[in-house]
Amino acid sequence: MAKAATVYDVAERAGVSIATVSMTFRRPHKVKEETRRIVEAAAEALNYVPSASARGLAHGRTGALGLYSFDYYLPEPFEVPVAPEPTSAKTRGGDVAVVRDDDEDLRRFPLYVDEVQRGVELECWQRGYALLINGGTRADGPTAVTDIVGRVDGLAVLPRAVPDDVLERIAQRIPVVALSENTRLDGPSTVGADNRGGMRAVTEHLIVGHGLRDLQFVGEAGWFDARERFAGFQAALRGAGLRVPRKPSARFTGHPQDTGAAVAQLLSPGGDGLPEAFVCVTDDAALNVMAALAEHRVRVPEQVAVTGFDGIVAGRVVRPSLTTVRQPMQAMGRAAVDLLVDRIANPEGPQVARRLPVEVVLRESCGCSRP
Amino acid sequence: MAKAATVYDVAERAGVSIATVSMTFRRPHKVKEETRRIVEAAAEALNYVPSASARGLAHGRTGALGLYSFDYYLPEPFEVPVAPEPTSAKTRGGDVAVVRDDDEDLRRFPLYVDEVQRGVELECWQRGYALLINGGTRADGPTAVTDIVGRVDGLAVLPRAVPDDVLERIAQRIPVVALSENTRLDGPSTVGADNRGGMRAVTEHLIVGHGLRDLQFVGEAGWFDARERFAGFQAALRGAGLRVPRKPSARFTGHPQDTGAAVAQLLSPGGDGLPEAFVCVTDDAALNVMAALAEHRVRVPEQVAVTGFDGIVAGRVVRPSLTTVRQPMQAMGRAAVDLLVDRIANPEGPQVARRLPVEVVLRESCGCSRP
DNA sequence: TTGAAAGCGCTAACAT
DNA sequence: ATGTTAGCGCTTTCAA
Repeated sequence: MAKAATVYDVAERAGVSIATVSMTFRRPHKVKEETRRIVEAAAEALNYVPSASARGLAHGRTGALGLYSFDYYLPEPFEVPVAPEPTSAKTRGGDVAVVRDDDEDLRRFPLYVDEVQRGVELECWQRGYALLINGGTRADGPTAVTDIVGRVDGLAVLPRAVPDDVLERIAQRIPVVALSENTRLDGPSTVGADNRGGMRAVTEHLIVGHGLRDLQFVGEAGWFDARERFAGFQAALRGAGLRVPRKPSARFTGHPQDTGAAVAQLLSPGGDGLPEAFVCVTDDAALNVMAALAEHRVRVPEQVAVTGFDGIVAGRVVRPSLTTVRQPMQAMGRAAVDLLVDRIANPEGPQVARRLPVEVVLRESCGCSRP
Repeated sequence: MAKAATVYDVAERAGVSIATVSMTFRRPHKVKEETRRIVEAAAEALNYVPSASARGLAHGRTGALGLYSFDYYLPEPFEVPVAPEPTSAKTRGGDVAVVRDDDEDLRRFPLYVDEVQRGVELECWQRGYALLINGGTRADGPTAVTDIVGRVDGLAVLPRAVPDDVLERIAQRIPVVALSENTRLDGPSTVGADNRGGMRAVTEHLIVGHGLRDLQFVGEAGWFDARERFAGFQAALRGAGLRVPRKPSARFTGHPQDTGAAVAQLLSPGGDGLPEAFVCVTDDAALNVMAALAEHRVRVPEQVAVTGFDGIVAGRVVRPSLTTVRQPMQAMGRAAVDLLVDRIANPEGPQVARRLPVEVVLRESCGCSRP
């Protein structure tokens, strides 16, 4: 790897000062045509690429935006499979394994994060920002997020990736957008969806559309948006004159670890029996519930209805397909970048809260037959 | 936005020199316990975050890796939908649109790029590198890629995103890994799959397993891996004593734009009629072919078989499900990072070519019934 | 239109 | 164990 050329090298070769080289790249039209060509030729010859570090330091901006999440996957220890032999033209087909379909699981579908990320990517590229993507394990603590903060001009943060107080601290330093409806945050702008209205609507669908009355909420209310969703659930029950729980049941978290046990308990001899519907805080939770039910041979929606929240692709593909509330995930990603860019241009601008509409998507799992 | 604190501010507040502050963060154990606490307290109080630009400039490394692709999506002009009204607890469900399922298309599934990207992300995080993701439109030319080169210590490049000569130039400056089997590149290391063997195996499956003899290759051979795949296709035909085309038909590119017309031509009164199988260079091309066939009411696999290459999720979900050759995409992403990190540690290291095995996945579209 | 020079915030010798 | 200091490569006044 040859030592990288710098402005000095280019300047020397072109017979100009470093200021002129810099000018040639930053404001080409402010440089005499001929000089420009000479400098460009020198740069080309030296394979010159400006250092973003130096640029960022001098200019006070990195030109990059960040997206922070945490990894939902527990990455297994990594091992690269290696082709047994170099394959030549003579290779018999037999060297290649042949399988009869495959066991990819639903985890490989784009999740909420992926779809938001797509929106962020597109908008960043369109606006000429580089995008830094970072995710920490929970175990990393705030260190991981600090690292990225030092690298970017603005940061979008996915829900539950960073504690609120840390988020507020960061917001004192650079523009931050939280992908959450949590307007109580002091500092970060927010891009959220209509959690409450959406959950209320889908719950009312179960009550009014399917005549169900015994509904079990699934999910913890440990984060703002989840609380809003639970509030929407409550509102629907209240509106229908049904008994309203004060908080989510501790037993039904929607986590893969304990959903199986929770379902087993319901079905056990001394158990409470199935409710008429599981109203889940996320699609992910709903898929976990459906998996647990399937294990116990409980039929959805015949024996119990299930609904989710988010609108991830897996919910459309699973059988029965999942009735849910869809957030405009990609648009939310784009909106986040939008706010960030505005705020960077005007650092004293107001903290804004943008809320995008949701949509109830009726599929099979609530009892609506396949369209 | 308060002006960001620097080492100088922290040093002053802690009553130490800037070197000590730096040391405290870089090599904490080299600093006296007490001093460390004082410095950390000062940093905390000032909400100090080290500037990656300054650090990168001083240290000569950015601590970031890059992934370069181009956008396969043509991003429509962006418009953020806005919730009509702030939704309060009183909102009726009627404010939320209710739809009967939805028309998400296959684009929303993770494509080849997405799966590779996932691997790159996981590996970067695990190794403590920040990840810069950048994609240019074709129209951007080499500018977009130059920008990212100045920002990272190493760059992974997806197939077809950057012309070979540009790739080689970049490789003179920083470690580069091309996600391609193209070992002719001078400079970049490569992470590829067994394109030739895989395509030969799936083609042989059609010939031997299903007794087909009239096979039509779909796809352009404008990139290295595609040429390898075509060569595998040829090898299979040759091995079976069938007539071997010298190059891919110009008519069957697999692009959405002209696949419809190509199929229409075959079916037209004076047309050539259908082959027994379409052997496609990518899953994407195969999905386009299947869509075109469906439009003309041609049944797959009854009237014609179709196969793909890559193993994207959409191929598993589409009906009929797609027989294909699966590349270990996530592993390839991880391997790319692996090579990059090695090369950064040892810049004079050799250019390496890693090839991962592929797997033929039999599904419905070749005529194998559902397992 | 171009050049000289002063930083930007940090790291890493080297000195103490 | 800590402080002094010289850059790292670039941008940006300010002069010429």
